[in-house]
Amino acid sequence: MSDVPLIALAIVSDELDVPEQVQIRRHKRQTLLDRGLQAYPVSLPITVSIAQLREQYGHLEAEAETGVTVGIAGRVIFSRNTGKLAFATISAGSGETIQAMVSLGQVGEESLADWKALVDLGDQIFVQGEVISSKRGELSVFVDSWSMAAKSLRPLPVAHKEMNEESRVRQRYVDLIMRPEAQAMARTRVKAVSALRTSLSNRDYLEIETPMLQTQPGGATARPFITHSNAFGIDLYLRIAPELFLKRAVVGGLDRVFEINRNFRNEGADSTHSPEFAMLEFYQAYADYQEMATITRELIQEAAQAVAGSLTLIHFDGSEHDLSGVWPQIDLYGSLSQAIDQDLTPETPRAVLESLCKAVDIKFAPTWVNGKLVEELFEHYVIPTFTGPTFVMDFPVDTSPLTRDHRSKSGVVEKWDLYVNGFELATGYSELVDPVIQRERLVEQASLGEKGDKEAMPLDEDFLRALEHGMPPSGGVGMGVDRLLMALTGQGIRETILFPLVKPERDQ
RNA sequence: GCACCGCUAGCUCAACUGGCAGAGCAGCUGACUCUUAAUCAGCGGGUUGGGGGUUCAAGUCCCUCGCGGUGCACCA
Repeated sequence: MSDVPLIALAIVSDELDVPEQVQIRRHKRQTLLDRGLQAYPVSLPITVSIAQLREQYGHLEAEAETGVTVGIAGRVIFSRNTGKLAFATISAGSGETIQAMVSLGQVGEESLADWKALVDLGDQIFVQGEVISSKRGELSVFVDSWSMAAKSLRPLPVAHKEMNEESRVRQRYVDLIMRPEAQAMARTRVKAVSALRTSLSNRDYLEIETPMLQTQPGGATARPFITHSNAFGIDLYLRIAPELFLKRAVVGGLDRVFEINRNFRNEGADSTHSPEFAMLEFYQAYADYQEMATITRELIQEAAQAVAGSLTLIHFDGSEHDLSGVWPQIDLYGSLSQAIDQDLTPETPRAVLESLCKAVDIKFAPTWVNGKLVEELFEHYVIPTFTGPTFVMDFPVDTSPLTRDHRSKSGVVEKWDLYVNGFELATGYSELVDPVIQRERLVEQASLGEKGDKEAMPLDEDFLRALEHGMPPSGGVGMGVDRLLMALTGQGIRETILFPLVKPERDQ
């Protein structure tokens, strides 16, 4: 050690707080470089993917030889050796694997020794050799030569124990390596989102993009994230919904528009909520909420078909969920009245609502409007009774400021919520297009904001000006894309999002 | 935001009322030419989430901060 250069000493002291296994792997990397070999080559003579190999030679008899030489690359996920013959399971990541067999007779003493000394679990490796089947019938590449494709400096977790949820989410790359289901979710999500786009496109909808940075948040009741524009010298808001811009587009004659994009709401996270979440909103001129309910059901059914090939979904936990047919619609006030065996209407006095809430321990704030109390009661009494997908129809007017009054029932608006698996998957409306009434509602909301309701909408004069140009009668729907994935797979929202927001780790 | 529970080796987890910090996998050394979580022999690996306190003695008790989980609240 006395003639070790200063730089090497510096590295050694720098490694004092590095785990032993990482130090060892760093030294293996350095050994490769010292030998004039590459630890991270720029390209490799790959001839075929592991999936193609499986496809083509998957049914070889045990001990079969093909005489075909291939070059493949993948990650070593399992390795074992018997002295003069080494085996490694190489994974393409998406679940396909192939076995590499490195034998003394084929590669020679030095190459075999290097393999055993320098190849670790988790390394990306390239092997070239004949496609054969082992004595046990395992499809294998009988290696002529091998080289490092990318040296991994960190050990993989134990393959046969579940990583804890926090590690899976924080280090999704490891989760994707270890669990084919993690990759399957990413692929399922693409299929579902792609199905939504196709279904809407087939119905002559245009996909448009509206601002994520807004000078005032609107289109939903939620607290926004605030950011700042240096150039404009003003605060901007990350959008909480695209609604007000999509409606401007409809005013302008884009009769059928949709957007699939992220919304941001400055609120807590749990198994069904993420501060940033993907949302589909679509608007159709000359449609009402009933037509939108039909389209929404069809979109979900077409997405299920694209993802699962069936309208009967098998969830992650093995349970079956039938999405076929036409889904029931229940009336909010009617079903709640039935559930509590007492007639409830939009005219029911506040004192009655409050005592009903108190009776079942629903906490409420004095600032809450009557309709909100009714919705709370509904969630408590009726939602748990749902068995399949269910549309809840006709909500209180005071909780839906952007929705048109019901055409025949007083005190309620033409709004539905679609519940699947106990959570709200989508919501649809006959949109309020009367600019005078809209202004009254928004002024009322803005005054709530002045009274301290941080979720109330500020007055958007430009939106009102747009409506004053005449918006055709329209239906609108908002659907949580992450929640659609939850409904299709039975997984929690953080599993459907590849990289959900997590608080930073300390001491990093 | 509030309450409760948790944080120990690279990973998954043990460690009684405070009394020498351990196992499996992974790693290292050696053996083994058809293995499938290979096997056999041996060995190393820890600031017990951070900081402070009580105590002869703290993974364990107290305070505090961080992160996570669950429930509540808010929301889709």
